Amino acid sequence: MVTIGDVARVAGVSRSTASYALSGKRSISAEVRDKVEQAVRDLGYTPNAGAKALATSQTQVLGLLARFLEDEFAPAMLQYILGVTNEARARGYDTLLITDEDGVAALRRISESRMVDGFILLNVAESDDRLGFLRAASQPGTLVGLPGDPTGLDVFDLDFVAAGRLMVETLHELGHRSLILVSQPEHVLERGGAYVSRLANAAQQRAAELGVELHHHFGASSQPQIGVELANLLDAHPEATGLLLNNEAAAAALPNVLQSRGLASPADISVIGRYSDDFARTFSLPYSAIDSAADELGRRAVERLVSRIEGTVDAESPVVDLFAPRIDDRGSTSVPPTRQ
Amino acid sequence: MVTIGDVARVAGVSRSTASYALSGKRSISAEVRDKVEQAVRDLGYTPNAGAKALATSQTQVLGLLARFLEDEFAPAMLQYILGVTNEARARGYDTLLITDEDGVAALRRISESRMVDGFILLNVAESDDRLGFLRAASQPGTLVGLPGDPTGLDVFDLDFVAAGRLMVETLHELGHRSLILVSQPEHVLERGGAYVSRLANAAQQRAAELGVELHHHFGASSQPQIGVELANLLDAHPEATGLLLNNEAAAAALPNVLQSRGLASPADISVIGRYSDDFARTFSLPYSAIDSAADELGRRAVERLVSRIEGTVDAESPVVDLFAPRIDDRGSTSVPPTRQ
DNA sequence: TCGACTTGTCGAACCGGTTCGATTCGAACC
DNA sequence: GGTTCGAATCGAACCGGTTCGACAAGTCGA
Repeated sequence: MVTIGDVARVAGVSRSTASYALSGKRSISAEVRDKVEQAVRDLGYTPNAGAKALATSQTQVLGLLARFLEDEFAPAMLQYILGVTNEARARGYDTLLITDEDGVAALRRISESRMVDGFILLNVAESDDRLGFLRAASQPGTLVGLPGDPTGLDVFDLDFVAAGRLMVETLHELGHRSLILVSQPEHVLERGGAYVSRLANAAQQRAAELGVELHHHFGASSQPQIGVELANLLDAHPEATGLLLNNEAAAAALPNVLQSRGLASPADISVIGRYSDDFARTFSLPYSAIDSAADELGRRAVERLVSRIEGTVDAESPVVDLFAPRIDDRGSTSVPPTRQ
Repeated sequence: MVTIGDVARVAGVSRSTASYALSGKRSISAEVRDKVEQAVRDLGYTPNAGAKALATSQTQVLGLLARFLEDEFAPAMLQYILGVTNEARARGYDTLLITDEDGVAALRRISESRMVDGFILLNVAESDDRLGFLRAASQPGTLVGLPGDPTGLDVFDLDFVAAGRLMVETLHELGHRSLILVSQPEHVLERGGAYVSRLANAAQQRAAELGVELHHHFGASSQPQIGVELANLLDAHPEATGLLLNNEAAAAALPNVLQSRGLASPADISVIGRYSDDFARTFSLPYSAIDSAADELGRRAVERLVSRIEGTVDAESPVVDLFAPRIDDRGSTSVPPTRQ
């Protein structure tokens, strides 16, 4: 291992001088700086991360806590993870990926051993047991996903209330008066996935305001059940001309369901989904949808966290940043068909 | 921060005694050990990771290098990542997730700063520029994905040669004599994804041995192109009774292609895919397939890496472990239809 | 009863960085 | 010409662990 002592010796200066020459925290003559830098290059010196962490109490590592829940669409998680790691690197941080079953224990372990400078929590639930510890931790933390009580924490999430309203308004403007909304399974909600009901409630309220009929259904999250449920829903509500999908599995199943019933979108039925752009591309889903913006949320969360770590942000101003939904138009909406 | 000095003071012993009491590396009286352990509990002591790393030259962290390539099916990567992180935790290691564009630079940075005890490389290419550095690095490394020259490295991968043979043999035994094989796009191969050609070559060779006709095609990796290509292939080879898919996008597109042509599987055509179990479940793909066994490969890679780190494995015995393929039967194969 | 071992503990050094205070030197100021 | 100041550098201490060598006390056999 080449240490800063080696660099100092080769450059003919003391260790402290070498350190200052590299950090620039005290003025150093140009001559000495050059010699030190040359020595660094000649020896191939890289500072030892552990020693640096010990001396500075900074690790340049972020902890990324990912919760993987059963019945949740896992691939979407990858987008968040990539958004976080890429942005972290761009800002000079590496990412420790933590997937422990017991999130609180993991948080405690990582936090108290001072392995990271801050935390990003993914998949935050309505009532998340990790938040209590996080508020008291000595490192700052940022959430992706809005909990019931975000007090004192920075939060980034899609604005699901606005999303619910936007879906309904969009179809209402086109003239639709009867819609079906398919949500994630109810147990996702029970587990704390409040975004499901935030979207559904907002949609229902907006529908009521606009005089639109809205049939809400908690769909299964797996095939082939969800396909059957979709078919049943279409049977039960033949007057519905619009379908809103806050359920990835439903979106994936819909093409076959429509085809087997001889229905086309948007000619017979307008469809708006809520899933990631990436998901849509992978499965060529032809439905207009509100993008989950996973990578953008991860990006913003890191940006904010790093600001906190580096003290460039007022410590007493936690922020709840709800990303405004936008519909990626893939042509699956139109005026409702005229019926007899 | 509570340090081992605090523990020692509360327990009324020296720092070294406290350290030995906790590590057990020297004999310590039961009385003292109890006092130290009590102090640890009372104070809530957790060792500082940076200090420990500095003192022991061990970080208890593994570096996971993931390469994300364009046109590759990204969600599959998540399975590998989870396999690695979970197994790592089970063995007392955390995981640093590295997604840098420039893998070699990242490897150098992480390795030389001594942030990790070892590396897992995902998505290893036929000729992978990271391997040269890895062989010379001071930490051991393990590959998931077989490169052209695995000399000196531990490698874990699905046995794609056996997979190609197995696909052909399975349909041959059922009586099929004309097959179509759809691979990943050719540029995946050019980029170093040799597994594509390993499977294709093995399949072609085995087909020749068995007197089976095999039409090989490099398919697109995205919708809707791949759907069109599949339709064209079926047109071009009406005598083919079996379809082998080493291409996730093709598998995802096939149900619609078959349906729109009025074909059913396995009645009209037998299908065998090669994709992860998870992928199949998410999209309810009804085709028998060879599982990529991503989590199992990740698990084995970590197991091996940890053995190397902890010196429980002979340093001079790198191993190439090719996972034997197995077909998950979903009922999409049968005897070929009898034709006029 | 003495020497040899064993057991349990302590102090000091070390890992590789950063940072504080002190020192030297030359320039600027009055 | 003495004082003051800033620039440049060094040595020492520190971060929080681990580990080596020394040593005191107790055990055992001869």
